[in-house]
Amino acid sequence: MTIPDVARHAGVGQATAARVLGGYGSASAATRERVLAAAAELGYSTNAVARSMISGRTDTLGVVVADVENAYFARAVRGIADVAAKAGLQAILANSDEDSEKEKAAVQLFIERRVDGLVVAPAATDDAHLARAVSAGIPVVLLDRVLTGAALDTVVVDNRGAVKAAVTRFTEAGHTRIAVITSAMPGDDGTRLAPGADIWTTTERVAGYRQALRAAGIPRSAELIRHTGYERAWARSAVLELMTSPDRPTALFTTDNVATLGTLDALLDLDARIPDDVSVIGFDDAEWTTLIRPRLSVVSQPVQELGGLAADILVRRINGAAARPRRHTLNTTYIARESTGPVPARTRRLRAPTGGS
Amino acid sequence: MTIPDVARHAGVGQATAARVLGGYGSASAATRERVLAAAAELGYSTNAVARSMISGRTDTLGVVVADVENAYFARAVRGIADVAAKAGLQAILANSDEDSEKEKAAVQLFIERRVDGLVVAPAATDDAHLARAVSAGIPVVLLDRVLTGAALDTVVVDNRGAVKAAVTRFTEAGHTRIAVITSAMPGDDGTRLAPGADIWTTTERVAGYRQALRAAGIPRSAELIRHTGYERAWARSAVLELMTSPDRPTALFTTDNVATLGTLDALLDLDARIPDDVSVIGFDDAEWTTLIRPRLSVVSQPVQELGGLAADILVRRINGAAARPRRHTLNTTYIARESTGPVPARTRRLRAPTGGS
DNA sequence: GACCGCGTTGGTAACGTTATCAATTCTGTC
DNA sequence: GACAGAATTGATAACGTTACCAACGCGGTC
Repeated sequence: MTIPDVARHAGVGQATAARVLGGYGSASAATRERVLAAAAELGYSTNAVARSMISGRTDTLGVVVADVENAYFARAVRGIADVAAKAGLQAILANSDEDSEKEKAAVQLFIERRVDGLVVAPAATDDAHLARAVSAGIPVVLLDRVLTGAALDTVVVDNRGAVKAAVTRFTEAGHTRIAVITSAMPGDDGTRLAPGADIWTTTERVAGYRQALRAAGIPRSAELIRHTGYERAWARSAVLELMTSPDRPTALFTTDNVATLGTLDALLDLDARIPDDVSVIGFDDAEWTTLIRPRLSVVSQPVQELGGLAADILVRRINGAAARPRRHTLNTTYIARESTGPVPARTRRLRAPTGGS
Repeated sequence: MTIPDVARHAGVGQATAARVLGGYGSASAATRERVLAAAAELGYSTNAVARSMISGRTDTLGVVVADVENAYFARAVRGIADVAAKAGLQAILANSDEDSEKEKAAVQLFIERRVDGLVVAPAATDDAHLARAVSAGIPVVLLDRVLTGAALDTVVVDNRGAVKAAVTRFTEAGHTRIAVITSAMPGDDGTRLAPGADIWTTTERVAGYRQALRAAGIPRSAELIRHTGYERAWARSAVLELMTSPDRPTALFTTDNVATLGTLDALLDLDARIPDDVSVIGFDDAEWTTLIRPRLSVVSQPVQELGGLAADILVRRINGAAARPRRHTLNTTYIARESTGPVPARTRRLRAPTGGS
């Protein structure tokens, strides 16, 4: 069923039917009604593809995140989709799994699809693929992560400052053996960052941690920084190892949800008491953080707003806003709960870890 | 940059350039190279909109779920997106928030966009909008919920059987006061199902609960069935009320993640001991169920597989499979952990609930 | 009564690709 | 060297919409 069909059935010209059905131009009330009736009778539905063909707009947004299954990205996607929907746009989703090749392929596909805008949480460290999108007239907004050197709108959180402030709470409580557990891809030795996997977020958070230590005059110790990779079990074994080492930490900072989960798994396995044996602070609040005892203290980020803002900027750009791209930094909140405490008076012996996961 | 541009620049005819760039028909190695070089030089990228225009395929799948932020749907969406990507399709996302009007609007939009297939977790109880999609040549697969009367492929889990089996564990342990907490929309009195909000999943799960009770010869009691609505806080207050009532239940079954969260909130507030004061079983395993003590026993569903299967069926249908639509029922697994126990010898007095959430 | 202006109408040309089909060139064989 | 058959090539017609522009009718004005 096409416009010519409807026009014929309504006894009007194609152009007239097109105007009524497309909601543009003028038409008398009588013809409008006749066309609408004919359309209803024939079960006509606009072909958005043909419309996009000539209008140049597809009313879609491309969204590239690491993994929707991750609660963080799920919330961000929800924020994007809500704002987009309000502007009449729909979101097309792609998961990169932190693989820059997958990300590039997805972006290329989005360019070919002629999406009106692109939200990307970049895993890649270069921006050639994004520059291509921009030069194809597709505005791009970076989410969650800065890409140094790229002149793109970016929506992030003050990771460094947030972590510095949180870790400073540890140092002020007297802690000196403070470890960080992060989920960046592990390198060959299992603790270093793999080449090309230096996600901005992680780098910043670790930098914040270092700043806090420096400010407190605590010497840095490489073994207290654990890059475990994106699996809960890996974070668990890293913490298991860390907590059974001779000079174990008295405070743990986890930089993301996966790392937090694995860390708590390990502490539970070791029967470590929080905060009596170790204090813990996590990054990003999750639905279960108030469900465990003690409740977990966390750095909370406005994730949905982050996504919403990204979509909002995109909508503005699509509508022609030509301001210079800039970085938008949203504030985090430290939520003090029950997982932090003073340095333990003496090091209690922990239960030997069992093998299972 | 269009095919004519590339053709001109390469010194070949449009059709030849089109064949090379579109990857169909034949072309000599020499011309292929020349065209590809010209395309690269001009920065040509296929216009998928124009391609869809004539091919009739958009290589997209429409996905309508209640809320991606909900871990259940996030996992399902991930499953769909993965299988779709493998078949060269991308997923367009829409959240219905269990609002049938939103769902219908999204489906209409998807029809206009000419998506190649549609995955819907229906909130609506009629299927007129879905029938419209089907008659427009778009195959539809129902996810998570059956729509009685609709001749559509459906991918679900044996909710009734799973709940019956789980609740039977309660009855076999001697429990007779067993409550169900569900997230269906509350009616006027706060406990009844609102008209039009009878989500199949909920209905089935409650039916499974009833069957288990009947099989055990336990008389049904309306006050033990709580429909709380889609907010954690509502489930919490329902359980607070339930557990402070004179003849409180000794076992709780929660039918979804939100209800489980709210239920545990309430039990924690009341300082109720699990399973000494109450036994608890939840539906759908979440990442935190092994993080709480006692660990939560749950009915686990293969959510990602559910989504993957839905996408798989769709891909098959898109490629012309014409089999009669049927229902695919996947198996659940009961994971026994530590939140269930025998009926308490005596009813311990619980702490009075505080006001806060 | 002729003329102007405005709301309405319809024909037709885009948009950028794939599909069709005829024309051309190449390859191998007798 | 001629010929059949296959491979390659290019002109042109779709696809279904919106954009453009000319033509029409109607009321009001001089």
